[in-house]
Amino acid sequence: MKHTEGLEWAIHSCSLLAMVPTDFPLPARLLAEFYDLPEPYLAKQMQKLSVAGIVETRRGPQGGYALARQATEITLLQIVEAIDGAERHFVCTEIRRCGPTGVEDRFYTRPCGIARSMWRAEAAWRKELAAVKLSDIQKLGEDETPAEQAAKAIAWFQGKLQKG
Amino acid sequence: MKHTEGLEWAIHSCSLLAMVPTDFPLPARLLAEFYDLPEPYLAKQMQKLSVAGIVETRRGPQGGYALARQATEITLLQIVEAIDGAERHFVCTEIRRCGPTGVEDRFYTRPCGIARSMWRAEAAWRKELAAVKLSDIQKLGEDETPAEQAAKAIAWFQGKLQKG
DNA sequence: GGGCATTTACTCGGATATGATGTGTCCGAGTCACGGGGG
DNA sequence: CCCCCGTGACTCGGACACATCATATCCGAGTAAATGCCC
Repeated sequence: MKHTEGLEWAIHSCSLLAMVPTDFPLPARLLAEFYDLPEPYLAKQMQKLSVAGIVETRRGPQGGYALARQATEITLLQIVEAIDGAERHFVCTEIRRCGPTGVEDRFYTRPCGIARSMWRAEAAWRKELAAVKLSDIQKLGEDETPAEQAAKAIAWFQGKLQKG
Repeated sequence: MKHTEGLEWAIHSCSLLAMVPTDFPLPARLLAEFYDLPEPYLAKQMQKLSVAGIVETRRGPQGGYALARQATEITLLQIVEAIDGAERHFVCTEIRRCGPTGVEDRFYTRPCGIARSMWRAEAAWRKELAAVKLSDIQKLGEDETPAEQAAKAIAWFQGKLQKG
């Protein structure tokens, strides 16, 4: 029970994409270099975000990734589910039906109480994540780091793109 | 991001242990046979519960596992953390400090906003699980299955133990 | 000089190895119950 | 007949293979820009 490490990278990358204009795509190569991450694996995470419709891709020179919609329209839950999957964490294999006390399937109309309890907790978790928008993440980031950091980051990307 | 399968077995086993008197230990062999599960692996889960202090063990003939305290004093969260671990699901490696915009460590006094958001969701999840007691699970189980099921299960265990 | 076809370089996307963790299994340590012998 | 000791069977506990998934990587498909050529 642990989130994949790529999830952290994906969220940070989305936060970076939210800083730059939508028509200013960032290639995976630069994102990886910015955070000092293995580039091909980060690209795989971005690919998942692309499949989920969170980011748009643009191929060829001056291409890269850009947010598919405004940062206010992207929730943390959407990013997490894009990377780690949207299926339930707790799977109920209905083992209560096995064993000497199991009865016919038609008697089990509702999921078992254990699964319901686990799923209720998951619902609370999802609700919290769905309440956080990417724009909120960005605002938190601005509060905790010097203000000129964002401008410095954008300048770094622009310099890298023009030089190449 | 998925719970281990052994978690389901552990919760169901605890629910079974809550049905029988505390001085009526159930061996892992019978628990596995009851649910038709691989016995050694279920034993590993029970071992984790034992380390966590949720169940007591009794060796030798007529031995087995029994709840270490009343079902009203055991929460679902305790069981889940005993099996899947109590550490946080989302780990923050502080990649914000890397890259060209990173500054000295002393400027980062608080965890980054991404980690805080993820952890807040986890806290909501834990809160829900902590609110569910093993006795609640048991009551849910009684509501959804015929009343005589519990008695049948206990009779099955008693028969198995006397026969052996 | 302007427009167009070609080339080129750069990007993403899926197929492919490797390592860690969950899954499944086995054998030894410990303990209680039973049975036999002695008092 | 009762008590004690030795034996045995049954239990848990930790050490040991295997499978699956996350991690890390590579090469081909696609595209926009730049270039050179023709008009």
